[in-house]
Amino acid sequence: MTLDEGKAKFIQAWGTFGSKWGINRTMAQVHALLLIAPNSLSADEIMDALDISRGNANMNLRALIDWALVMKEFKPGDRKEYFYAEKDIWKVGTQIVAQRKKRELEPIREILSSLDNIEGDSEEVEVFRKTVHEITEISAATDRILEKITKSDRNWILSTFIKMLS
Amino acid sequence: MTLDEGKAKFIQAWGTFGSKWGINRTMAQVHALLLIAPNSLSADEIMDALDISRGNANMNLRALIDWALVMKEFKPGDRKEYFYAEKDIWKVGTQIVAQRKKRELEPIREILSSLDNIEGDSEEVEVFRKTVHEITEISAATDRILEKITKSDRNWILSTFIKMLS
DNA sequence: CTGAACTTTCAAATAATTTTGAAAAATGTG
DNA sequence: CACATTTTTCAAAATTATTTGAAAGTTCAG
Repeated sequence: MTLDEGKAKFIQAWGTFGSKWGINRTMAQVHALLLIAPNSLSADEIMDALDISRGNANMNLRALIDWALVMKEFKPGDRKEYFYAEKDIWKVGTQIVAQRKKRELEPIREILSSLDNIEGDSEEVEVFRKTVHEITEISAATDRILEKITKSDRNWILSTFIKMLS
Repeated sequence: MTLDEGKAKFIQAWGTFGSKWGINRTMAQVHALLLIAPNSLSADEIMDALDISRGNANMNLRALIDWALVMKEFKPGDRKEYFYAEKDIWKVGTQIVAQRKKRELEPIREILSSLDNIEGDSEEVEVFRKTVHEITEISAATDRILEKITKSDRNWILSTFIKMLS
């Protein structure tokens, strides 16, 4: 397989993968493109490579910067912005996990905790309370474990997981 | 808060949460409805409760059954099907994790492993290879750990996580 | 076997999301 | 400051995903 074929396949796959997990396909493709680029790219180069409009490129680059997965840099004597991705895949992973925990797990925990004052003692109320309570507990446990994972040193995590698996 | 308000809030929240994670909003809402229902519900009751069409209800119920999150039952002397959800939230969680691992993690691992035969030795090829290789390794580790978690006894997992957190 | 009750299917309609592209805003250079 | 370059914005258009509803299919009691 040639490099270009490989790149295309990778970008396509990353886009599909992202869209299955609630991430905009194009955003994931821009990310993929930058992940495998040996140097930073301008908005025009990204538009060209992925065949997308300027507005779309801009929007998704801003989103990636917001997720701290992409940074921008300026080159001396050039007014354009150049973009590059965090290349350390471990960091990429923990960054994504940390952001999604914050953006999607924490809000639902808020809502769940607002559901603990239902009045009544019918079977219906009991089932509701029990379900909400169990989800609350598992969410809290998940939150704590993700917090720990995203905050800890990678060697500690790896060795812990290796121990778990043996 | 009354039970009905709580239910509405829970169903709405579960739907939003699902849609952020690549799951159809209505499917998540049907699931939420069944999670907090004290007894099994017919398609008509679900259509009524969520104000959705018969086709939509049917489609999402089949999908939930496919995910093994919902089961159907027949009541004596009644030709209708009745649906009920797995109520054990731990099981629900591990079931979802296991299914998504299979449906979305494994396919990308397939594609990644098909990308290891890129020819050349330019810097570009090296960056590509390194990135793909790192993602491959982290995917493999994630796969193993999720496999372990979804297959193990919950007490073992809980005690392991408690140890991790202390 | 018949027909009522129920379930499934799927083309068309609707809704939600994403993308475009051109205008406006911002930026940096001389 | 003037102006050329670059970035941002956002309403409209295009695309994608979801939902509807009616027809077809299935099941089962009599």
